[in-house]
Amino acid sequence: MAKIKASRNGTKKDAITKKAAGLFRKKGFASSSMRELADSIGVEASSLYNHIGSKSELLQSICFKVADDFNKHLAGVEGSGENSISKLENLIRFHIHMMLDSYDEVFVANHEWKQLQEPFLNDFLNQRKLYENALVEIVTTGINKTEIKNIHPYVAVLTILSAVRGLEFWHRHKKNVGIEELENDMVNHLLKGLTK
Amino acid sequence: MAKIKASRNGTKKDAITKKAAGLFRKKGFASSSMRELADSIGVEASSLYNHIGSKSELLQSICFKVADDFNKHLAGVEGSGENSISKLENLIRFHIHMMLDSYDEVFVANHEWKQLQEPFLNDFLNQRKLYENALVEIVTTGINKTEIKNIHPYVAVLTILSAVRGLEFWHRHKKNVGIEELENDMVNHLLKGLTK
DNA sequence: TACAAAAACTAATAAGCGTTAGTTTTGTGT
DNA sequence: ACACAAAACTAACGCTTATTAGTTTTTGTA
Repeated sequence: MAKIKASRNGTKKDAITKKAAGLFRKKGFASSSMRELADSIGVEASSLYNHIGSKSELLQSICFKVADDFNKHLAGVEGSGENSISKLENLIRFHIHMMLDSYDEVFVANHEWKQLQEPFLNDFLNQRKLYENALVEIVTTGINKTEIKNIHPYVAVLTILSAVRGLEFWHRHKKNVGIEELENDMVNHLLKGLTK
Repeated sequence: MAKIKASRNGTKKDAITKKAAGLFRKKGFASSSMRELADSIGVEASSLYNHIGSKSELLQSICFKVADDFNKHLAGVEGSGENSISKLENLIRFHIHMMLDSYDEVFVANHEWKQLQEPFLNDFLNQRKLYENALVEIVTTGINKTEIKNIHPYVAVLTILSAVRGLEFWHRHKKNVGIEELENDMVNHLLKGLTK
């Protein structure tokens, strides 16, 4: 009779959710079964239901926790008096850190949000839209202040957000490049380009 | 008794695979059922098996067709005598066009390859690795020839490939920006950066 | 018009799914 | 040591899944 172990500052529900993030990342939400999740914890599937409400709820917890983290950071950046390039740099670096610190959760939020049920799906997409819009606003302001070259703001935001998402692939290659070099190179590439 | 309609230059299998790509993109491979696919064609699920081998086979067809298209284009670029920046520009523009022309298929290849079964999974990942390596080689050569600034080549390749993948989100916003403007802005951003 | 092949159908199978009910074990505070 | 609550267990439910077998309908050709 194995037991679910909660880490120091978390509930058992948190421990389950953490494991779920890892499983959902590896196999995808729909291809992950509750029996598999339970196995990875060392317990029977039905035992999980003493701590969680449903499989869907696990996905919701993961996605909205990630969204919250990004939204809170964004609010801080918006409140700062930095110029637009600095704000973008700040945001890019935060994305990189989130991806490296909370790999499983960010990955799942990025890839499995489609499997959210209504009304959560709508809520999530809405939050993402607002986040994108805030970044577009920063770029637009930068263009007006001639800090940023004339480019379609949404294209720039799309490029930045997508590039940063690509760090998902990084875990395979971590050995070759240090985090700081990675971070600086990517920031430099996205802000100043490749050409000399 | 409905019938499966093959388009002019394709088999019925092709018609099914095309529909499958659309369905897999919308709902994910694992969350798509053969009954659903059959419904969208207007036929019973079991009838599909007169034309295809299995659900997995559909995914394989989609993923490897996309991989082939990219590999063939890459071979052409490698054989050309262009400098490295032009090669990269050529590749970026091809990725953009593929994403816009074969949206469903490229999306599925990008998102659902994890659901491939062995040995196809290994094969697919191997091909992608080779593709990445070829791009790294182009960037490295560019750096040596001082056409490209000093940057970790893999970071640059990762940034480019990820940015281009982000065009998946484009279909939602097509109305606001023309394809050419999008293409030019993204190429410009990735090669020359944002700052003035 | 008749015959054969292609392609649709109905029906069923076995396996796996999330989840629930009911029971037993474990841990905690007195 | 006893009682109570938390959390594990076993067993089962109803449902969906991909796929197969066997049959009927449609289509193309002689």
